[in-house]
Amino acid sequence: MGVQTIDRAVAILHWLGNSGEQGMRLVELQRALGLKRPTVHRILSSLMEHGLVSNDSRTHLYRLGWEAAVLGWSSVPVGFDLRETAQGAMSRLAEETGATVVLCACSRRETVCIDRKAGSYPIKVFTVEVGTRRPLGVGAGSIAALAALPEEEADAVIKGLMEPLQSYPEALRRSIVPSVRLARKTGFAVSDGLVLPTVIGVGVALRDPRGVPIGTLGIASFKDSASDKRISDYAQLLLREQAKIERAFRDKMMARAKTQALAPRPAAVRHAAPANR
Amino acid sequence: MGVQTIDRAVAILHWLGNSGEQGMRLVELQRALGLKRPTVHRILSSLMEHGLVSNDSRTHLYRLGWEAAVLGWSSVPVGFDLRETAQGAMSRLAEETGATVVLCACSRRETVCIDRKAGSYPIKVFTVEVGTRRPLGVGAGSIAALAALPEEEADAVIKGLMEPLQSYPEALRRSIVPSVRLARKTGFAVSDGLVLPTVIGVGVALRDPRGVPIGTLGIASFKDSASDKRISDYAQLLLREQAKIERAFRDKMMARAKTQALAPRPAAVRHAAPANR
DNA sequence: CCTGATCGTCCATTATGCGGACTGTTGCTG
DNA sequence: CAGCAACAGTCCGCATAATGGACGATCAGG
Repeated sequence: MGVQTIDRAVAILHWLGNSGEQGMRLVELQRALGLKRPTVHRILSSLMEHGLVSNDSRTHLYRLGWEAAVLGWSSVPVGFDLRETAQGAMSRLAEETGATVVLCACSRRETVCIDRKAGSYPIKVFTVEVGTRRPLGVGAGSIAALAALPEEEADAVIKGLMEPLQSYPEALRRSIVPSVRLARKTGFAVSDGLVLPTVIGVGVALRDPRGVPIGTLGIASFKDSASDKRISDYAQLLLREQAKIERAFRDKMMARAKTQALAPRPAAVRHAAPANR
Repeated sequence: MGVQTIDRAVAILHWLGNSGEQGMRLVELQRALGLKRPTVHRILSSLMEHGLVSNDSRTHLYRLGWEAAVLGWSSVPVGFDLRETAQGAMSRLAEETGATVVLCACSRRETVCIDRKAGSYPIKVFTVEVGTRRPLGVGAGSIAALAALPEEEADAVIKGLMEPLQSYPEALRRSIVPSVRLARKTGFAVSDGLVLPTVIGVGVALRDPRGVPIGTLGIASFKDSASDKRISDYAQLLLREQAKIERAFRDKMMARAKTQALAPRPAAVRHAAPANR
């Protein structure tokens, strides 16, 4: 259906994003993708030529390259800048709770961690790095995102999720449906030790002006005797920030609609720019 | 040399980034790339499946998609977040000067506008949109970036630049070498009406801790009787912010070096993540 | 200095992507 | 509103571009 080479290249970019600063070796990628080594190597080389992938020549580790970031930045006006918009919220939450705040973007049937801020509390909970991809359903924010989908769509997604969730514990899988149901009522989700034992997560979905979940905001903290009490506090704070962020999106969209108004359909050749091949 | 399909896909992504919110039609892309329509269409479809490209079904305009932004965000820890780091600088400059502040990232032999802030001055100078790609040499910041390269390398780059600069005025091309020479002395560059008549730009390069230029910061304003005087004021402000930003990069790098220290070479299989294909 | 792991390259084979030709759609014009 | 022009999208036979088996290079550890 798609173009084979592009499918493979994108898969590589996803894996490399997921590996973050750590990076990945050629064989790891090879095994992850189930392709022959020369194939992976050739695609990597091509991506490197374009700067989308970089390679530490000492360790032979492959990572996402500078051009991946540039591409993202240059696409930001098209979507909205989730990362920038959530900056304030993340600082406030980290400050007020002392816990770890995590911002993820929804990417198809996965969430990708795109920012993280640690509060002052001495025990830091770093369950995910920036770049980490996890299937929907893993983590509190993820559950909240599912709950933000229209019920039918959510059911369909959950059904398709069972396979990628194979590598996660049975308990997590079984908890998804009830958790989502609960989250639909309360507006937030809780993950109590399901992803990592003794870690509690609370999360909300971030929706664009049409109501479609585009990201998640979550707080992760260590489980102790007082954590049950904290959950509802965290949830209140998250809901407050969720409202602020979603309002910011709405405002941005309004501002844009004004300038664009009835966008005329184009007709002729315009710019004469990129020096690209 | 590269993989044909990837080269083409990346070229498409660059063109679409360059077209910004406006977007591009299939035929435009076709002509820009010099490929047959079915080929462009097939690659676009594949990129759309991955969410890297979106298509307004009403107008048939193609734009960069949400996943392009996600990819960028998830790669940010690897490079540094130029956009976020420069936020403060941009606000201050827009505030203090009232003019338009432009932030670009260096992308091979081009610069890409990644952020823009308009000051309060009623005549807004919007020469570039976020996403716009221009060859190095076009714009003040661009000249400053060339000046930040080692002299030999700059010469080589400038030589290779003459072809992509074909579509720009003769005067601009002839001014590059002397402008760069001057910028090497003063630390900033000026573009007086070369890109767009009656628009003056002042710019500085933003260098990573190794001294390599990774971006540019510039101020664009309307040319009037007082603009000659303003240039040096703008330059001072830009140099101040340049220092702040580059210091921030150094600090981030130091902080990172501590946590990583002697990064051990990896050995075994690690995560079992992406649900990709 | 050998062993076992990985990285990178070559090149014959063939699957994969290419693009000419056709169909469907939209919007203008007489 | 028929007729035209310009564009979007699809099909399928052909040939080119990507594939992957095999080889050599490099490096860490014993």
